[in-house]
Amino acid sequence: MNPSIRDVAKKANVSISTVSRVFNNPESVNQEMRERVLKVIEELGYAPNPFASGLRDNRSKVIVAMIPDIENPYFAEMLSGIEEVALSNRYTVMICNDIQNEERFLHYVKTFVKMKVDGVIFASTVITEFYRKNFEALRVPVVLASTEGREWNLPSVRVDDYQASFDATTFLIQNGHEAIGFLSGPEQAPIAGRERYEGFVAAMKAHDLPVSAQHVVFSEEMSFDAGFAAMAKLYAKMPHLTAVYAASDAMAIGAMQFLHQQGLEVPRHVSVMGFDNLELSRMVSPGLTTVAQQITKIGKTAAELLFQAIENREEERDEALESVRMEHEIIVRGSVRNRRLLEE
Amino acid sequence: MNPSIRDVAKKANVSISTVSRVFNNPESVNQEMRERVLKVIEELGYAPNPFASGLRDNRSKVIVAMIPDIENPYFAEMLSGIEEVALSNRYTVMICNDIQNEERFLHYVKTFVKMKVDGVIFASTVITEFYRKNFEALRVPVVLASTEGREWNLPSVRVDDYQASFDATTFLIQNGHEAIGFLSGPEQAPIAGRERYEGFVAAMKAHDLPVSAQHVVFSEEMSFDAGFAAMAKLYAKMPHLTAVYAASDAMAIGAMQFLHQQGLEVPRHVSVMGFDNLELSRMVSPGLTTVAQQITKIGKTAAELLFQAIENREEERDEALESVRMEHEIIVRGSVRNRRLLEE
DNA sequence: TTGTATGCGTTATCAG
DNA sequence: CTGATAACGCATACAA
Repeated sequence: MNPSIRDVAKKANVSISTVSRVFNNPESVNQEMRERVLKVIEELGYAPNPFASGLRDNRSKVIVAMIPDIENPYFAEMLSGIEEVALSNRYTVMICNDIQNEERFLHYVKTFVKMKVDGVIFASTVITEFYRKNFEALRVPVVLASTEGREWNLPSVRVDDYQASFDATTFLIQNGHEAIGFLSGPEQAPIAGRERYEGFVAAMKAHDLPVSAQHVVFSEEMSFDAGFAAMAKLYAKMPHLTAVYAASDAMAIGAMQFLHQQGLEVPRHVSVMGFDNLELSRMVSPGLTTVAQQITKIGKTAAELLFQAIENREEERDEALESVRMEHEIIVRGSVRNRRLLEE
Repeated sequence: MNPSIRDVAKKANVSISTVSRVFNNPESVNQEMRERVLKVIEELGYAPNPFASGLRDNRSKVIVAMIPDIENPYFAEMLSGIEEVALSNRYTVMICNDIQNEERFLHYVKTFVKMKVDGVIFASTVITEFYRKNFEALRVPVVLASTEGREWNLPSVRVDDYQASFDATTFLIQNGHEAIGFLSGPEQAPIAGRERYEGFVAAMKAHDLPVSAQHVVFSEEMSFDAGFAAMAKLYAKMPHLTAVYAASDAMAIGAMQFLHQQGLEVPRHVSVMGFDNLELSRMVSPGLTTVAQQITKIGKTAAELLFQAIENREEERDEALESVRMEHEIIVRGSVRNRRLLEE
């Protein structure tokens, strides 16, 4: 059996309240006594029993990361960032995977309510009434990562997808491309869908290039397979295209696969640009030129924001948190050809 | 505030012990009463407070999955399997990532001891005295996944890496390859290192093919970059090779990248074979021929074994668990050329 | 079969 | 500054 606060108290010849204070409010204890207690704590390897603390003050020192797909490296990376910050705050991170699956999500939320988790980071998924309702049931602070919740006043951490998409498209244009196709995410998704789409369109227009429904294929998914299929459709509409920009790396790589199967070389015949800068994007040949998000840092920042909110709530302050915009960056690899240089 | 067992008791006009029994031992309670209580439970949305239960009987209903790298799709997949089984047993899974990092690992173990987690699944990492000591400190059942602990009598779930490697090599040989190089994992690692290496050597010998130190490069890591570097070394030793077999898909893809940069085409000039069947391996061009482990199923099986052990322990039985061997399978994609067919 | 009473380990309140 | 004690919610030994 682990030593309890009573064991410590007995051995140090003090009351249990003193031991408790040494833990929770050390300055309020006379130095000599404090040292004596600390020594015994050390000797016995005492640590407060979290069940007892939890029972007392209804806090678990656990936060939850809610993500769509742990097998997707994007979220794995984000988790690393979250974990790092949580660890240094002496919190534990629980993962709620596959949040698109409502039944599963509900089951988890129930567990979390019971566990009295102290906060939630919710990633990359469009906030519907369903999710909002469940956030409410949890009655804890929520921070969004790579998604948007202005409508409900939820703080978020994400890049400016519109601007990033604008920059990516501009990069292609600056490399001499004019017939550029876009493989978009779902039309309804505000971030990975609409914002990136609008950034693309705006950049084309800003450079007086034609852009129409012909230039775009929307997909429900943003996966490798979806990219492959979307590229097939796009190619049918735009056989003359010289560049494709995809709203995710996975899609871009799917598109590359399709082009490859058509006997088209990247970047000789068609240039390809992605979005995300997954680990994966440097493993393909040629390396994928893409827009980098600082994913780990998004995770870290979201966690920091969350702890701020948790603290605010503990001190019964009621400051709303600011949302944060992260930087983005274009990573140049080999998949985009500069048509302004030596035309072959 | 959430309803407590007392609220239910009052509203149903029974004692709290009856309510408790309805939860923990329903048959021991008179049907009529049970129904009355259940109805109130429903109405109030009552659920036992896990802190209180935990405090009482020192169990958390949490298991831990200890893995080296959550960003590696292999473990992400395994986690899915573990989670599924845990969920259906009304357990929660906590993830302990980056277990190679001893400091971090220790921090986690401390947390887990305090949390009184009920069991551990430990994946893919060589069991050193350090880990074993910490398992002991946790004093809960441990099941190994994709690693080996016969020495300490720990049950494990994994494929027969020796046989799988033998089969992979044989596949290359049957496709007419003779000058085959092997990119191995760490020489010290019993599974991904030694067993796969020995399987390779045995297959070569079984087919009367020459095999020596010249045919093999060992790497500390089994990553993309390690594969790239190892391939460079191997190619320097064996410029005439017609096939490479790598101990992991990531290495195989790194090797493909190197070959590509040398102007060598896969599989025209060199055939490549991997191990793991990551999602990734079908995204590269050509698709990687590889050895598939049923990773999700390994996770599931490990979790099932663990719950069996937890149950045994609760009932104070002391049956040792059997280890389990999983099937493997060769997945044929485009990266291996059959030299027995039309020689170009 | 049901109810009563106790203790799990902690923290906070209050009295000294 | 320190100590005694109540309360958190539950499960069980024991009594009825």
